[in-house]
Amino acid sequence: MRLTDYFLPVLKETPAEATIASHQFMLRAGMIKQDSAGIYIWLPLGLKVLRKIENIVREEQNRAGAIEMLMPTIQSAGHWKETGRYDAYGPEMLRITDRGDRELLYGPTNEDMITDMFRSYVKSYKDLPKCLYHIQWKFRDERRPRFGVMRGREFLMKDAYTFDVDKEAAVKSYNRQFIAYLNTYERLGLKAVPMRADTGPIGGDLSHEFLILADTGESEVFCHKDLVDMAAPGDVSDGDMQAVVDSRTSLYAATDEMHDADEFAKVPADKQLSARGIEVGHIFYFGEKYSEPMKASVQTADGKSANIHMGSYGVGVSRLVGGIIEASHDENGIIWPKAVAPFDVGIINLKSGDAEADAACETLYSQLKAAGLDPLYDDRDDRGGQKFARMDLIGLPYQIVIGPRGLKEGKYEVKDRKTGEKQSLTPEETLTFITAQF
RNA sequence: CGGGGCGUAGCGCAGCCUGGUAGCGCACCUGUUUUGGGAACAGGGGGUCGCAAGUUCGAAUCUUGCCGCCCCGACCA
Repeated sequence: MRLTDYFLPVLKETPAEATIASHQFMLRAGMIKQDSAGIYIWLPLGLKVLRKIENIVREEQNRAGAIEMLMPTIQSAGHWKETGRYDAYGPEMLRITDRGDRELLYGPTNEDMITDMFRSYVKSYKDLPKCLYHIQWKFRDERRPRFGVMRGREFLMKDAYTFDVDKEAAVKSYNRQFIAYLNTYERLGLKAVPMRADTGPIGGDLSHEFLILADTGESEVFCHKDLVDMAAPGDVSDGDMQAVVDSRTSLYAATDEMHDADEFAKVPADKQLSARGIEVGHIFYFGEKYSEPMKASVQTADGKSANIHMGSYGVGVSRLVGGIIEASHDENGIIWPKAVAPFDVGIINLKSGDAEADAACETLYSQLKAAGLDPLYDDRDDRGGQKFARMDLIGLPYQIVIGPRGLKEGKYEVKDRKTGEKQSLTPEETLTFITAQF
């Protein structure tokens, strides 16, 4: 993409409403614009990142055997009345009526709807287990939306639902999602730690939150240091799943609300880690909580009827955009992990209009695209300093600086955004180096 | 929802106390000189001062009501 063709409204100054790094940088880098409290317009650069994260989440769900579908944002109150949640959910649920005064709501989650859908088709244990998911916008009328996309009222969530014949099978489904989450966060360049969690209004007796460590996190967390550095498990056979899950859950990890100081004290002192965390995922096994009131059951092999055992599994996709920035930035701007960067590499033309500089940039730009990369070419007629500052702000993993000074030597400057390391390379070396990074 | 704060140009702010018809920096447009880490000079465009009532000869400024937004706390992806 040529910058002169793109829509990238960057701000030099930080809007007063933003108080944390991710919110400030998302506004300044032209990723989002607030429309009203907790509701944001996703501008082109922000949407690119959102989509990349969404796709990684999707790929890992698919890899774990989950099947994608799509449920609507607007739901009928009927299913919620059936489970009793229409009253239980409270003012966080946005309730609306249609022209016929029928009660509708903007979905804050989808257990009720999917249970209704599932029960109407599935009648036999032979059709289980199943895991269905969708990635859809949610609305929760938060008391206090804040921190940009970290706690919006409208947000994009991946929510998966598992259906099993009994608890033993449901725990397997739970473990499979647990492992998928570890793999997902690793691909996003994040260190996420699973922590035993309260089940809250969704209900159930087995639940974990996944938190990434960041100073600005809303939760205080206590955990065994080894959890932070564990590599993601990758593909795990059915037989090994429980061991992988146990390897995490056997180490101490809790948010402040579940924290047990006495248990934490048993962790070796040099392994005790207390920090701030951002919740980026939450998984639940809740058994028959919805299948019971909604009579979602199957016939078992012995001809009896059994309520389906269910679980639900959420990832805050839009929150992750902010979460990744919180975990990866410096004073100059965002530092995107390669997997989610809006563009792979930036080309800075230090002298737009200069025939030689233009030609060199154009050639490299074409070559990078031909190599399958997604470069952003700053072809604007701005001064160098401005281009450097803007490129640092939007945080592409690599910057290639091309200007008269380097061209005299036949060299480009290649900068690693994360380390700040600069190297002087020939055009051929530049192409080889950059393509080797992806 | 309790407590606090704020609404003046796209962004950051001053002006309000003590009423006289709106200003600064950045951004934007034109020109000139510039160009390797957010250039300089000159000229220029852009505002029903959140909305509505009221007080007054006169309201950004005083009064009342409403709306919106942010921050701190209790809850959530």
